[in-house]
Amino acid sequence: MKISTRGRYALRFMIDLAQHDNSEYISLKDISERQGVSVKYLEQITSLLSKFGLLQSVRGPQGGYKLARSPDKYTIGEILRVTEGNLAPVACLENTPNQCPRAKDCETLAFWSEFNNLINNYLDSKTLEDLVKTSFTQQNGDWCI
Amino acid sequence: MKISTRGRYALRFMIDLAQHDNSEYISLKDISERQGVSVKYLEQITSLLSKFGLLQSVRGPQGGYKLARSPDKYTIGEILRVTEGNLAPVACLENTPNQCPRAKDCETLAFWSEFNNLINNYLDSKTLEDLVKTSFTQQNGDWCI
DNA sequence: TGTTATACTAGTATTTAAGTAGGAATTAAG
DNA sequence: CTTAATTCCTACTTAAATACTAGTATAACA
Repeated sequence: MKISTRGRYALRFMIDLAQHDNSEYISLKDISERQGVSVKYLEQITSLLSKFGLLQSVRGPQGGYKLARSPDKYTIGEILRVTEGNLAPVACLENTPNQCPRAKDCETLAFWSEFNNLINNYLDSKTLEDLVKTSFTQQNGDWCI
Repeated sequence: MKISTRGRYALRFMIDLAQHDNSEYISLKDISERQGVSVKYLEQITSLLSKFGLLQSVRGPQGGYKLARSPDKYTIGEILRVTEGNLAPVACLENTPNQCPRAKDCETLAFWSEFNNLINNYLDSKTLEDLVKTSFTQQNGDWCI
């Protein structure tokens, strides 16, 4: 019941991009240094994020990544689903209609289903912008009201 | 981000015990047959549940397991925590105060913490009795109102 | 004392997580 | 046009966790 490093690093990567957005592309090298995650591992993560249209990229010198939309247009659920896969807490809820032969009489299905909704609704209610704002408030805590 | 078979089987085991409670001890053999899980694997799960005081057991003929309390006195969170370990979605929230060197400036910590609360509050708001009732309603759906 | 059950310890096969590594393709700058 | 910087793509590796199975010890009852 843990979010893996892929999902956590992806979130931090997206936040980093949002925070350093100045209309130029940002290289993995820069983000790798700031976040303490190897370029090679970040490559795998950005490859997923790019494939699903969450990032824009350019190769070569001065190349790198930038967000494909404004931060308020990404939900955290969307980012995590790309990197973590389906966020259902039990596999049988990943496909609808439910494929499990026990589904009809399963005493736990309704419970897991409600839990699944809770998780996904929460993660889709938060946007990337929410996290970027949080971090600003934290870092300047003694200056902000 | 998945609950493992240990946690899921533990829940089904506890529900089974609650449903077949007639003041006698119920053997793993019976539950194994009903739930389609091997006796040997159930042993591992019940060993955890016993160790943490969630079950009463007796060895020998007519031995087996029974619930240590009434179903409304178990939260689902409690049962899952025994079998799954800490239910925090990220490891850094397992210890308080937070041990992570990045914690002070972590942009995602507040978000994960809120998510952690959501998950644990939900799982602790549901009791074993809730699931037993659900299943009764389902199985007798055309009889119950 | 034999049978039925849990209790305990170990082992194993498979999958997943968390990366590393190497090179190909692309692009900008000199 | 060459070089360097960068992403893109595929494969490999290591460690840990998952999902079990197996064997033996211990307890209780008849």
